[in-house]
Amino acid sequence: MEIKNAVTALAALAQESRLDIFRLLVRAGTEGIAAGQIAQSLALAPATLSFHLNQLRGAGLIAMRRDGRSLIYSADYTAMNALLAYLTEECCQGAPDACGLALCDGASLVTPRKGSRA
Amino acid sequence: MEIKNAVTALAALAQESRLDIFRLLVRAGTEGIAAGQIAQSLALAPATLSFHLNQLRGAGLIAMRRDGRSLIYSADYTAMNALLAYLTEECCQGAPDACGLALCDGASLVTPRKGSRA
DNA sequence: TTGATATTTCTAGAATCATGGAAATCAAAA
DNA sequence: TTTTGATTTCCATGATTCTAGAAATATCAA
Repeated sequence: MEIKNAVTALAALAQESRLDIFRLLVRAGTEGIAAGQIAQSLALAPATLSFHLNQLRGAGLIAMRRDGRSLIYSADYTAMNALLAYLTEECCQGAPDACGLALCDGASLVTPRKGSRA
Repeated sequence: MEIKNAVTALAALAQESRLDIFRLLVRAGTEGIAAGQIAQSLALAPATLSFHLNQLRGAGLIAMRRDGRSLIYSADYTAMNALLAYLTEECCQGAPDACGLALCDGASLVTPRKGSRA
């Protein structure tokens, strides 16, 4: 991941409505949620929601698919993982106990996604 | 963690210079780095660096201590972990294979450790 | 077709943010 | 106590972002 992508992703998440939206989608899983339902869940004006969904999409954090009249949005877990990995890269070098992050013990934060896990 | 804290932290990281600074400190470990050295490493004007360090500090992502004439900055791993945990909370419910994140297997992203104030 | 529903694009003003020069502060050394 | 060094605060300017009304677009149902 390049820094510009990371900044774009972080900026996308650095807004209350968008963070709410993203976390809603993260919880929802790969099935996703229709825009209308998101708007209802979070009490957002349609235009406002659309703007925020676009930001998240532009940042590569969520995906969209159409289902009839509805547009279904879902979290992109691969992108999320890449972002987390970028943030924690080479963390607390020389003092693995310091950070308390699983990653720091030499384990991988992101398990290779071939259906297997470390 | 409350959403406002998360947004503040994400906003702090959503800027190229600040993300560079933070990752530098994450790599550096608990020992930290003096402001002057950061400025030199990243080729930032003193006033600009100071502004960004303040943002990161206000977001609770980094700590500061004085050593002689120098101010030493270091990453706050506890805060970082809290942010990561917030982002991945209850992720991909019902389809643990989908997200590829260690957390999703029921494991904890953050290993509890003594002295942790999260 | 026509009508209803779901969602997006366009737009513009208000609010927030980044940059860096100059001056100020704080700690150490002479 | 004067000077040097490290860093911060102040400030103005330019750039970016958020919000939501109104109009446009896309899909389905009758």
